[in-house]
Amino acid sequence: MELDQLRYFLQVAERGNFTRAAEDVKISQPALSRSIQKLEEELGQPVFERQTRSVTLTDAGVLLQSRARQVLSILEDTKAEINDDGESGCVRVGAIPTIAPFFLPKVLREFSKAHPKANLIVQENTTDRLLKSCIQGEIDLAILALPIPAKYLEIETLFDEELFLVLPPEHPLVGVPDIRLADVEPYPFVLLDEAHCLSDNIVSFCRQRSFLPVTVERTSQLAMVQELVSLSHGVSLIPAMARERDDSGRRVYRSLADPKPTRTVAVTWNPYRFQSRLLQAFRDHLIAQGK
Amino acid sequence: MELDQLRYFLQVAERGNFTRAAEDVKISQPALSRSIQKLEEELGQPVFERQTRSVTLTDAGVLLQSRARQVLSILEDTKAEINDDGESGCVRVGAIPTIAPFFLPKVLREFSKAHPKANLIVQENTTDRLLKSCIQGEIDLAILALPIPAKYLEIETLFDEELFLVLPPEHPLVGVPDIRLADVEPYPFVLLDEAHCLSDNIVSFCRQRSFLPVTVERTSQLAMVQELVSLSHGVSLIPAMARERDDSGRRVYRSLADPKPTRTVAVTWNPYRFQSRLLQAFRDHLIAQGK
DNA sequence: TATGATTGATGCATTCAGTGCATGGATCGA
DNA sequence: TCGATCCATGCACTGAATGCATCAATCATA
Repeated sequence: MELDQLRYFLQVAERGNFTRAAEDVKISQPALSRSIQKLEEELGQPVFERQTRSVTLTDAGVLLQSRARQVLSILEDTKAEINDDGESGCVRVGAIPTIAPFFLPKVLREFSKAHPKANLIVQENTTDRLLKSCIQGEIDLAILALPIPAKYLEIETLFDEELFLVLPPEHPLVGVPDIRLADVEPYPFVLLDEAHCLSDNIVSFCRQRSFLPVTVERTSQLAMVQELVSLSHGVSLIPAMARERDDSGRRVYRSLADPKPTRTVAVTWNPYRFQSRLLQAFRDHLIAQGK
Repeated sequence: MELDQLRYFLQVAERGNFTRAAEDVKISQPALSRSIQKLEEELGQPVFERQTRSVTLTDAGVLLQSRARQVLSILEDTKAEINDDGESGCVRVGAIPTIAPFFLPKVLREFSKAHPKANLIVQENTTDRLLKSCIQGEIDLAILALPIPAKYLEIETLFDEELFLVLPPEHPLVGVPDIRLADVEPYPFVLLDEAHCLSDNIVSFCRQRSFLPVTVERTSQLAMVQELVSLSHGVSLIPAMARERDDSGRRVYRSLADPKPTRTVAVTWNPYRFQSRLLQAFRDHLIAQGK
C-alpha cells in the first residue's frame, strides 16, 4: 500500500468519478484506475462499486476512507509539528464575506507585523463551505457568525456587534427619532443571497419579533446591498463593521430601539488537527482583538 | 513521504544501527541510508544523530517514531478489518513455556475444529518478551501467569491452579501425611532459569511465608526440573497442568497444606489494536476453557 | 603509533513500478 | 442509430529506488 494510492482513493471517493479525480490529483485517468485496482487487489476486495455513471464506496471503501484520512492527516500534522518553530509556517484563515473585508485586514496586518515570517492565507467562503474545509483540514480556522452547525469543532466567541438599519437619505424613517422594528415592517428589504448567513441572522431576528421581512432583491455582496439601498430599492440591516467603512454619505444608518438586532462573531477550528504555535498565536491575537 | 521509508526508519530506530536494520528490512545498507536521507530532507531536519558507533533519535525522530508506529498499525488493522469475515484469518498466540505445552494443545485443537479456516500461530517466550510483542502488535494475545507488569494492556483472568510439591520417590517427606511449607524448608530446590516467571511465583510465595528456598540448580525447561527431581537433585513446585501430563512414576507429587501455593493464569491483549472477530472468538474460547 | 574492523555515505549501473497515450468496450441519452 | 461519457486495457517509457563496489571516518588493539 502506498500513500499516493490513499490520496488517489480519497479523491475518487470525494468526486465519485475517476476522470475528475485524476485531473485533481494530476495523473491520467488510466493511471488512476490502475492505482485503485492495485489497492483493491492488496485489500482483497473492491473499495468502489462501479455504476455506469458514477462510482460509490463499498463497505470496505467507507472504512478505508476514514482510516486513510486519519493516516494522511497524522503524517501531515507530524511534518508540521516537527517544523514548528513558532514563527515561520502558514496559517490558513477562512472567513465569511460579510466579515472578511471589514475585520480581517487590520487583524492580518498587525499579526504579520508581529510575526513577519508567517505566511497567511485567506479563504473567503460561505459558512457551510468553511466548516467543511475546517473539518477536512484545508484551513486552520474560520471566522464566522453564530450559530455554527458543526460537531467536532471548537468554537470561541469573539464579539457581538449591532446590525444597523440602513436607509436611503430621503426615506420617511430618516426623520423618526426612535425607530422600532415594527416601524420597519411595511418597507421592502434588500438582502444577501440565501447562502449568506447574515440573511439568516436578519430573518431569524425578525421572526422572533413575529414578522417576515418582504425581500424585494437579493445580491451577493454587502456593498451591492448598500448601493441598492441608496437607489431606494429597499432598506436593510448592515453589521456595524460594514457601516464603519461606509463613508459615501449616500445612505443613512440608524440604530434600532431595543432589542437591537445583533450578530455574534466567533472563531472555530478543528481540535483534532495539530495546532502549531503560530496558529495558536494567531488565535490568541484574534481573541484579543475581539475583546 | 513513503510508507516504506517509515518502516525503514522504525527499524533503524529500533536497532540503532543502519547495517542491521538494512538486513532486517531486506534492502542493502546504502539503499537504507539514502532512504533515511530523503526522509530527513523532506522533513527539513535530521531524525537521527549519527554517533560513530551508533545512531540515536533526535527530538524530531522521537515524534516521528510514535506517529509512524501509529500510522502503520492503523493501516495494518484496516486491512485486517476489511478482510474480517469472522472465520478465516490468523490468530497469533503467545504463551510462556510453563503453560504452552500443557494448556495450549487442547485449546488449539478444539478451536481449530470449530474454526477450520483459522490460521493459528503460536509463539513460546518469556513474559517480558511476550508483553513487548503484544504491545508492538507482533502477537494478538498472550497467555501468562499473574502478575503482569504492563500498562496499556487488557487482562482477563482465566483460572487459578495449584502448585504441587514434587519429590523423588525415596524422599523422606513422601511418607509424611500433611506436608506444610515449613517442612520443605530444609531441602534444596530445583528451579527454572530466572527468566521464567514460575520461579518468581514460587520465590514470592515462599517469601510471604518468610523463607527463601535454597536453589541448587536452575534449568530452562519444566521437564528438566522434573527429571532432576527424579535424580534427587532437589525438590520443586510444579503447576497442576504439568503434573497431570506426568505419568512417568519416577517422582511423587504432594499437595501442600493450606495455604496452598498457586499461580493465576491470565490472557492479555492490546486493546488499541483491531480485534478481529476470529480473535474475539478465540479469546471467548480461552475464557470458557478457563472457567 | 600502526593496522584492521566497523559503520555510514557516495558513485554508478540496473531494474521495475508507476505513468501517459492510444484505444477498447459498455452504457446512456437524444 | 449515433455520439457522448466513463472506466479498463495494451504498450512503451521514464525515473526513483535499489544493489554493488568503494570511500571516509572512527575505534579497538597490538
